[in-house]
Amino acid sequence: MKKQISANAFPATEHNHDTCIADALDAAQENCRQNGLRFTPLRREVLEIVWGRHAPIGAYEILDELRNESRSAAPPTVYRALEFLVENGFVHKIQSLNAFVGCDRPDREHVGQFLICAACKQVGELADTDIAKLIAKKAKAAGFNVLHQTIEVQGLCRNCADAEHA
Amino acid sequence: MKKQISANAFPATEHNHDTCIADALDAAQENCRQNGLRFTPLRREVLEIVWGRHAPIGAYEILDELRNESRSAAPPTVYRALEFLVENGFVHKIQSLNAFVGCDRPDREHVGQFLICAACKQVGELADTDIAKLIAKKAKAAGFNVLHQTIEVQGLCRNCADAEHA
DNA sequence: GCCATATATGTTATAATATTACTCAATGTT
DNA sequence: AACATTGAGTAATATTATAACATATATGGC
Repeated sequence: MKKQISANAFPATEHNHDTCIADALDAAQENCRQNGLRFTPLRREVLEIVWGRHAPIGAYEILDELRNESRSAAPPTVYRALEFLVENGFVHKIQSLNAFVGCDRPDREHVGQFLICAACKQVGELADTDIAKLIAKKAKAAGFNVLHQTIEVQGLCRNCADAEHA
Repeated sequence: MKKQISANAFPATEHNHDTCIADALDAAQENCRQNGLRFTPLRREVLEIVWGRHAPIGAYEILDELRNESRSAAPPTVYRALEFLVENGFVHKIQSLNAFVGCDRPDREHVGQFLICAACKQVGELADTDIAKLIAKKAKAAGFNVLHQTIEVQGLCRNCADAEHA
């Protein structure tokens, strides 16, 4: 049975964190197996660290965690693993934060819109094709041919908005 | 008479570059006067350099140009001027490029969607409220309260797409 | 105009993010 | 087994951005 995608872009408050990491790793492993990609120990460790944070994490924080795991690591160690993970859709880079988050829909071509909570720093992901289509349409009308979209929305998630009014 | 905004997000091919810079500087000066902001020589010079490039320009490239103008300058010189210019809507930061572009609609709250040509590196700006509204609506439906949107679209502008097929 | 204050800029140093170049090891192909 | 390809280790460095503190310049109250 295929894993059900949560409709809630901010699932962190209600899910089992351990199984979510395990699920993401399993899904990545399976996806790599099917596509002939090498899910090496390093790539797995980096993906695990990214999911472990469950919020945007910087490359050098990942580096620190790798070193804590008593692995020899330098910046290229991290950036190369991240390059692989981003290229294959297991991780997204949040451009406005220079940081990385796990993605639980590792299909290569999906559009993603990121909801970045200014208070709790967590990131939710929409995969809304209406938004993607509208942007493509409007860009086309301006004579622009879209290859990729970077959509990052800053604001407050429900929990943090509620907390503010309390 | 108010300056007419071009409907073309990539006006660079058909406009008079000198007057476009002059217009932008005049508009910024006038906007600052009206809002009690200090349009200092440094800020003017940085804005002029940004517009002079008419494509995204990095902070350290601006720094080099400032130094060429025989002005004493260090990174904070540039970053502080950019902070002012971005805060007041005269310049936008393109997050996916760590670079800056001039904005000819210096109203503080406007939404902007950036069309970044992968070939010629120029950036066009849409100010499409339909896109902004749809994103706000979809985010709201996910329980997320939007404060700011970062929309950067990578692709090919008309000229470069035409050139490719030629 | 003069002073007090706030704002802007100069200057030095350093932090944070990312890449290059070169080496060696692992994997997979024939 | 020999070879080619891909991944990882390592050292150095490039690029982007900020902190901290000193000095200068503008602005409003008197």
